Amino acid sequence: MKDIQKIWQVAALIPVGKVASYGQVADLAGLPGRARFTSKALTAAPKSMQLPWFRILRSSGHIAFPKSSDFRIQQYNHLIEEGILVKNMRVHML
DNA sequence: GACATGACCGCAC
DNA sequence: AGTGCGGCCATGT
Repeated sequence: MKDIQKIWQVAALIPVGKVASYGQVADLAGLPGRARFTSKALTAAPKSMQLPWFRILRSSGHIAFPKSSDFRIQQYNHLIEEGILVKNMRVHML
């Protein structure tokens, strides 16, 4: 099985209402120290897979996307719906 | 093949 | 709370 598929597999297991960090996902997938690969894997993941990409944050608990990014807003909204408290709430305020 | 880039991480200051 | 640095490595130029 390819590494990228391991990432997808692990990411898909994140339960509703919970989050994981990129490094954590990589770790569980048996790829320690390869957080960057997690981000690539998520980007490359087919939409049809419906991976909970929004449940993956930085180790700091912040959203990884830059300000003013549409994805950032989307991710924030998803997390709110699941009752997850995100650190960078400012996005929501505007 | 060298170099830059990125949805990252942890540590040091 | 920022910033910088070294580590990580797939991709693109």
